Amino acid sequence: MLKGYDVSKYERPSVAVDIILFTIEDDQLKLLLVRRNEEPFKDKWALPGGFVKMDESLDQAAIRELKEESGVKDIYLEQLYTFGEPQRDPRTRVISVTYMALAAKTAWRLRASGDVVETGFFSITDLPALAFDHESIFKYGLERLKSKLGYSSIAFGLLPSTFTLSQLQKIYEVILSKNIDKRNFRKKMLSTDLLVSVGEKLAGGAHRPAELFRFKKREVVYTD
Amino acid sequence: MLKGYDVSKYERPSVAVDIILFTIEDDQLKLLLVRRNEEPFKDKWALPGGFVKMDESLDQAAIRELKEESGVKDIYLEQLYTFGEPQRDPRTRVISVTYMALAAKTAWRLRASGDVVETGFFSITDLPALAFDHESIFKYGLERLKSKLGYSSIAFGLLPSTFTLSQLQKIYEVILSKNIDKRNFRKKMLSTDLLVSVGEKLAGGAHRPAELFRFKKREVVYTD
DNA sequence: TGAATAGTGTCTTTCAGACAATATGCC
DNA sequence: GGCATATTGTCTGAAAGACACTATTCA
Repeated sequence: MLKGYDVSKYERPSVAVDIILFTIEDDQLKLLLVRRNEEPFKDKWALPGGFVKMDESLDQAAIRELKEESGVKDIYLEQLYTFGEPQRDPRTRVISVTYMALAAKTAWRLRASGDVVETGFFSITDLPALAFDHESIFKYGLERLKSKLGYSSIAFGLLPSTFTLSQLQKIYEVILSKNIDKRNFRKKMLSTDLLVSVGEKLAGGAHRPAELFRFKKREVVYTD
Repeated sequence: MLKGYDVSKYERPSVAVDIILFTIEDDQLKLLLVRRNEEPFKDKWALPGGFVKMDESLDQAAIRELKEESGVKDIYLEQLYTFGEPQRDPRTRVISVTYMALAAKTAWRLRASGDVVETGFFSITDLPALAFDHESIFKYGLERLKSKLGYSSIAFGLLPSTFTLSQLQKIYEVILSKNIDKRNFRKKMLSTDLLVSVGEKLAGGAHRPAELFRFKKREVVYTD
């Protein structure tokens, strides 16, 4: 509820969005980071993000920041949590609305742009020290991802439009850091009615080719 | 990630907190509202809330606002979601970090204070028209509450420190809008190891008195 | 003793998890 | 034929859900 309000009367914090972008590559869960070239935390790695403009929504700000630092294709985007400790940024009061984004590795082509000189994907088991409170934000996002694997179809955001059941299972195994029984996994997945066979096989290996599936209703928030 | 930054360089939005405070009274789920006495939406009912001060955290802002409009005792508080559509407030850009609070009815003593002239609890089945996008915020909070009933001990936030199993069951029934089998409910609750008998009975009615329990680990975020 | 709520057990169905052998394509 | 991955079913234990009667207190 907003009480009597004079736009010029109060000091206001800055509002930023910061994004946890996860992808899967080489059977590992990876996180997109950018290297800062300004103080504070100059030369440190940080989450991609930036300030929210006055005429854009929070979701739009997150999408814009992702676009600036990567070639966006299909992406799943979900607001995570808002971090607002008064001292989390040493320069001034900055409140950060954080997002989790998921994408297949093929959907991305990194590009340095604007103030960012270097970007890269890092395995979550081997992250560098992060600027600000970005370590906390990452941990929060990872917990959310693990938790949502169990009761949602969020995992599909990490796969290309067609995929095999083995690829899908690998996503679960990597994120949850545990092995899953193949028969039980397939039984459960096929019983959900979320998958449709595309009637093709994925050939290529020196072994039996696997059936390709696609996800019935893909939760894509933004398509470029 | 914050790029090169000059505090005075950018226009900044205002940041507010708005709070969904639920309580149970007369076997109904009720919501705390305050009546606005300023434009816009003068005389309309709205969620309690206000602007975040520069030196307080978001949680602290939510607690402060609740204190201003009620006699706080024990309260459960959880951040919900951040609403930031550019036009959600007609005066200026306001980003609202929303919270859900739960409390037993006994924990509250409403008081008009500051800019608020009138406060009241409304049954969620009979809400007045709400100011701004507060209807959306309410719906979001209600869904979160319903969802968390199933896998967390959040319901205890709505009860006094000791309670009967029938009272606890009523909470579930009211929030989920459905009847629950008494035997199954008690079986499940007692199997969770969350409850401790306090060894007393609740007398008073013209019927068999019920055993009183307390919650083993109470999730209270703020105690006055 | 009647009214009102407290308290209690069994059966069935469903879901999760353990567990191993055969099928297919490529070289 | 050998290698590598794909594909498939049964059993068991746990949890959820359907279902009805007895117990206790007070007026």
